[in-house]
Amino acid sequence: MSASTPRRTGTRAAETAARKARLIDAALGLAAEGGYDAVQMRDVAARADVALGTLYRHFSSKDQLLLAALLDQAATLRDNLERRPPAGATPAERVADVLRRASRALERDPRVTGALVTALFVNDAAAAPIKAGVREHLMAMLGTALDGADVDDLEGVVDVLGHTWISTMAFWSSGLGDGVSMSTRLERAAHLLLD
Amino acid sequence: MSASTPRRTGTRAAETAARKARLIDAALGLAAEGGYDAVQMRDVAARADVALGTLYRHFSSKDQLLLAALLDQAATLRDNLERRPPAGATPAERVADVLRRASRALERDPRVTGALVTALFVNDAAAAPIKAGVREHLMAMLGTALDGADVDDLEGVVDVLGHTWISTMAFWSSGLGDGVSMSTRLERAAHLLLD
DNA sequence: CGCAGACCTGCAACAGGTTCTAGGTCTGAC
DNA sequence: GTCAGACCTAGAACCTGTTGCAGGTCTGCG
Repeated sequence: MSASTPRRTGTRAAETAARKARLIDAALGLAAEGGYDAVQMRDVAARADVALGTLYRHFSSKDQLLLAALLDQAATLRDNLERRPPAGATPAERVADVLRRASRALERDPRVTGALVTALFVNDAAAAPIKAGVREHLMAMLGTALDGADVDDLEGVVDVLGHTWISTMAFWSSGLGDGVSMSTRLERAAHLLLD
Repeated sequence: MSASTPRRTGTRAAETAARKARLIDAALGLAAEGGYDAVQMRDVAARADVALGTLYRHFSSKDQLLLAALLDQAATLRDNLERRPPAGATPAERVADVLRRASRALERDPRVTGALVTALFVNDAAAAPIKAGVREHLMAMLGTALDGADVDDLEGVVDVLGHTWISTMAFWSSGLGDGVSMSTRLERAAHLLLD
């Protein structure tokens, strides 16, 4: 993909990529305004100045669209954590730091979080790969924070923490969080597993 | 509600209750055949020999219907556990027993489980009470099994186990279980938290 | 009796996710 | 130059959850 000079940037491929980004932006914008239900495919397409058919060319369903947005966010979060690693002397503290930073981002905008988490739990075989990708990001973040912990079953701890994290998000965004911040709840879990 | 003798059983009230039960049965039957998508409201109504409007009189949405079915199943499971308490000398073993018995029931019919779990994670404020009820059942089962455990934060352990359980079900029914049985995975979690 | 209210049926209609069709433009290969 | 294929638009059409309406039946109460 380099032999023939691809002319200049801003050609076809770049335009399509831009369109795709616009679509995700539009979806996030609508989600911010009214949550999952407000993300209507016709509106997403209109807001991104794209035909409905084109939206479906890029994302095979509403949930795939939201999952793509979620994957983006997870990847961004992971990048941030790599750029500025979690602080804390002990593994438990570093895990708490990761969870605190993540929760802050998520709680900032409950509607968006709710929409994305809803998509994460949708019943659709085609969504499995993206779900796996999201989980992979979360696990990697926890794994980094736990680096050097002296537990027998590191993988098991990451697994349990990951499940607790995800399920906590789901219940929290359903309004079943009992008002407790996600990070508080999750730090307790980390404490139980690591001390 | 007792002054005037209510005539004999089998009157109006009993009929409506029977109709409601038929509706849940129909939903479970369709779910067994094709999962969440196969549970179509018109079909549920037809299979239960009931008008569509009547279905909506009893269950305000498809997800409420499936959640009612889920609540039933959870209550049944809990009853069974009370009738025949979890076996095991240590709390960890009893928890493992609970999870094993529950998982056996769930894995017997993946399509049904998938449909019910999907409903559990749906984005709908009206569903919150039933979700809370389901969680309450799960927590109670774990609490019973953990009776007498000597951990500092019993409530915290139950919370983490509950989240792990629910999230494991969700991923498992999306086909992301990596082929490992749910109970295996969950027993490891219990081990980590209790030993 | 006669009426209100609860519950049921059958069916039309609406809403939003998804699919399909018909037709445009651009790009790279022969 | 021209043909195939990728990608886009506009819009109709379809499917299924959900709502609304116009009646029916039964029950309890005055």
